Amino acid sequence: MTNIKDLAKMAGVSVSTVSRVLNNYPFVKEEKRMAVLKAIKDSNYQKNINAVHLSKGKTQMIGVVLPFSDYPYFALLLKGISKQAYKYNYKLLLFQTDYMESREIEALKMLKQKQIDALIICSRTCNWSTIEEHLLFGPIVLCENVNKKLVSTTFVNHYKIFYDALEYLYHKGHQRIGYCIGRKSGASSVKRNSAYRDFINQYNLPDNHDYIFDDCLEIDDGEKVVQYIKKMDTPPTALLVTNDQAAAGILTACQKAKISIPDELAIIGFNNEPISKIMNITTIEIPLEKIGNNLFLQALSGEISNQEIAVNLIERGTV
Amino acid sequence: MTNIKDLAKMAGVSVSTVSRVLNNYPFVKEEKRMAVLKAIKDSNYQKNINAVHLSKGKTQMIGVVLPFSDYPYFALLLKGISKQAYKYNYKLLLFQTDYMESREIEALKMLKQKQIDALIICSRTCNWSTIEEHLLFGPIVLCENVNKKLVSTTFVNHYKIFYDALEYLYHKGHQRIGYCIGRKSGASSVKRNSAYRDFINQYNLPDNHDYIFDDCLEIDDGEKVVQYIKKMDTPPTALLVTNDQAAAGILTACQKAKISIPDELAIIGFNNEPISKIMNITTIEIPLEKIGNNLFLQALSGEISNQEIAVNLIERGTV
DNA sequence: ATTTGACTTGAAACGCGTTTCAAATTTTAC
DNA sequence: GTAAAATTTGAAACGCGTTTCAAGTCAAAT
Repeated sequence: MTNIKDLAKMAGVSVSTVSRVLNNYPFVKEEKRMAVLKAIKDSNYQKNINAVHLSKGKTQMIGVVLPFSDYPYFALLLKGISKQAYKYNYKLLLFQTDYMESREIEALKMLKQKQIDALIICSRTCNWSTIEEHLLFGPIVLCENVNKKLVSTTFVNHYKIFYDALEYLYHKGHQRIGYCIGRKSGASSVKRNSAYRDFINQYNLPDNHDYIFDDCLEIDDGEKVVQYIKKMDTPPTALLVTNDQAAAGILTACQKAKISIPDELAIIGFNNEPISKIMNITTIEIPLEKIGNNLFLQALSGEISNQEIAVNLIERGTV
Repeated sequence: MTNIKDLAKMAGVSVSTVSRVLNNYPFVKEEKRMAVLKAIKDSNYQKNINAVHLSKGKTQMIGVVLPFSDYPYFALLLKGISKQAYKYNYKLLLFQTDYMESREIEALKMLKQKQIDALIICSRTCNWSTIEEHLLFGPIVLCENVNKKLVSTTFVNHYKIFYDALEYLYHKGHQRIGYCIGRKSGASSVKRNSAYRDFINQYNLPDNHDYIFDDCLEIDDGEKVVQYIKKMDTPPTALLVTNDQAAAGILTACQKAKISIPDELAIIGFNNEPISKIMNITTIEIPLEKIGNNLFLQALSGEISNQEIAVNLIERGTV
């Protein structure tokens, strides 16, 4: 493999001059530039990018941590991140964690080792102090509202959104409202839980633990929720569901179980995933692609900012 | 930042010894090993991975080229690749191309520049000679059946699968069979087209171009297919659909349009995507995760092999 | 004619871990 | 007790592009 030294020899110049030509710096005599260009062509030269990375201390790579790349929520987020990455000529290093903390830590380690210039964590599993320890080594961007000034974040206000959705259902006449969440310990689940708690206190509604379904994340999970509801004496009349794919699962299971939607059970999903449109599911649109865009830009700039993104209720046929 | 040289000084040994300790080589006296370990701890040392990459000429990264990460087909493929990558301690560099050739070429360039050790192309856009030119620089693995001995491939036999599916429908009594494809020029579309052509010739069926729908890739695309079918005098009685999400779109549009499934229109999807299960869509399962696994393993090994993967008809409610 | 500023160029240092090779030291083996 | 084998260790070369700094050239300005 030819390297820059060989080129220099071939072109009869110094390596610095070759480097200048390679990087389009001004102040190189046209005739030498030509000689270098010729050498590059003749030798089919190709930069060893690892040498560039070492030399510059930057890699033009940004890490993306997400639990699953095959969930619409994360896929859309990733899409937004990807688009910006492409625009700014950055590459993405993907860390699919399955919510395993060890893998998240591995990603943080890559930051420490300078393999990536910044890290975007779409869904955090490790604790805050672990993040904090790694802030020294490069920008870390989160997709949640942490009340720290040390990291950039782009987030939606899960508490308020959930509370508003509950009120919306309440004003539509629902008194028995249940909800589904994914991981009980997930950041957004915690917020949603406390919104629910405050809501039922505020409106003096019974605190029925049976109305809370967790581990409801995938399309398949709808079935068991509906099975459960069918057996209840006083089932909820409305359900806020983790995301649209789970809502789609529930909707389908209801159709099979002859539960009429929205008459017997109203459903609101989240994210405005593609499936919600064709299944006509009322949903709260979280502009994930936009959030993805934002996350990337924050990672790139390195300046700390915290941006809340507004959401949008899309009224369709399930309420 | 401490480097290996500093460590050597701190521990009173040579850099080689430090390197040996760092990489767990044998033949280091316990007492020196301890000294180095202490230095590492004291200095909070972290390897500069870019130096490792430069030195080794390997990066433990494998590139993955795919058009969209938010389509179930590619998301599942990616999942399979990710799992193996994690297992073998490789990182994935993601190239989301939107089917733009230039981005695919960029990925190939990364191989040339040694930024990645191998490249997996899930759906190729560039022509064969471009691939060929880059084979010098590292393994390239494809997810299609090319008849060249120079690259590894894992693929399904789209021609045969499609032909078999057409025969299956024919034996169920369908004579007017249509189909949907995604990109007309896509590798699998070409195979499917020719299977269809051969099928109608074999069975002496009319060659009705109206029965072929292209650009049918997403869930949303179902609507326009159904609109079109509704206007036809002799609509197809069965449809082979690009993938399950598109099939789901068609199914839903049919429900709205009061077209009874499968009585008026039989539908077979592809891939056994999660949505097909809950919507009870008959589908041809392509074991994408398994294919993803395979692709990674081939990329890793560097040995050339070509593996055909069997598919599986899952009979559900739409035929 | 001399100063000034703009333009060119190359040597050398920098980023840093890996690996080879030769030499030194210790252990086993006979 | 000595030869052979095994274990330890460090110097130096290697991978390679970037960047700084000092020096040199040339044209324009005074």
